[in-house]
Amino acid sequence: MNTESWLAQLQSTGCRLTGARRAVVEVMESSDRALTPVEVFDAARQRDPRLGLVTVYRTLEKLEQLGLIQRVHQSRDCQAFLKAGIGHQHLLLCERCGRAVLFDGDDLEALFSRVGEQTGFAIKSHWLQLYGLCRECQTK
Amino acid sequence: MNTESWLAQLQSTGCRLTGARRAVVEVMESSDRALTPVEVFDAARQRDPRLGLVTVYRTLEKLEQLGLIQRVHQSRDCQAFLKAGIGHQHLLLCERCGRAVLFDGDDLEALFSRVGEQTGFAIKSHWLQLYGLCRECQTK
DNA sequence: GCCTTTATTGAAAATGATTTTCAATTACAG
DNA sequence: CTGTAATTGAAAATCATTTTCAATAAAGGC
Repeated sequence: MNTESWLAQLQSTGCRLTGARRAVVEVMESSDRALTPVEVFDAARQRDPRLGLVTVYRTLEKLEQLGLIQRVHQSRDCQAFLKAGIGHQHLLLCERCGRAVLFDGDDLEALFSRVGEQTGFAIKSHWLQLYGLCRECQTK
Repeated sequence: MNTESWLAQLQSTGCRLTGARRAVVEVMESSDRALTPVEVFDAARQRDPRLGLVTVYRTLEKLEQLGLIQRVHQSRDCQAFLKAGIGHQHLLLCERCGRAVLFDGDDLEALFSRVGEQTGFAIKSHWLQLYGLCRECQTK
């Protein structure tokens, strides 16, 4: 049970072990699908019926800070828009000034077919963004 | 003025040309940064002060359908969580059943350095996700 | 140009997700 | 066991997005 190791990590950063945290950790640690806070809430409440949604938010935040869970991108969530380029291109964004530059990702095809073979998935689409500092912002 | 071409594309799909749409198109077409709906609203209102936020949402939706604008991922937005893997890994998600599989992206380093050289950016981080159908879901 | 039709609009209300507030509870150090 | 500070859930507040609806205005036919 990896759950214990997650709880130990929480504890080692000064957190107390509570039933609520245990329930959220058990749900996240055992899921192989991305879950929204409400989905976590519904699942975790079967273990601890007194659990509140607010605690789910707070616990997910802690688990993310510890690197035990990660955010998953689902296109409809993203509410920032930029003009599109010609053809399929990817984005490179400056973390400081927000400038966006497009680049092509021709060399990704090899990666996709390798991953497809290794996993048995039929790969349909992808999402790639790079983040960094543009030339101007590097010198400031 | 590429704006006219965007407006022509809107019109060719049966849309009427209005001041509100013109204002939103001008803002989006001329920005090299990703903008949230409220940011678009603030900027476009300087051209058409009667513009409503609802119309911004509706126009962005149309522009996205036409492929004239694209969504930009900013990590804070994403509200679906998954347990993290060991080390830096990337995600492959089944579009049908939601299953998530991790894969390593060792071969991405070459791409990053090429893009860094071409653009002058110092690349700090990246976000890559693949989407497809897992073996089971392909046969259903 | 002038109707007429119908898409489009903005305001307001409704919805939904997330955050804040706060008093009661509870983990755990001593 | 006890004291105390972290944690909790409920309720309220906030914020983003969607829906509703009556008024407006674009564009096609005359």
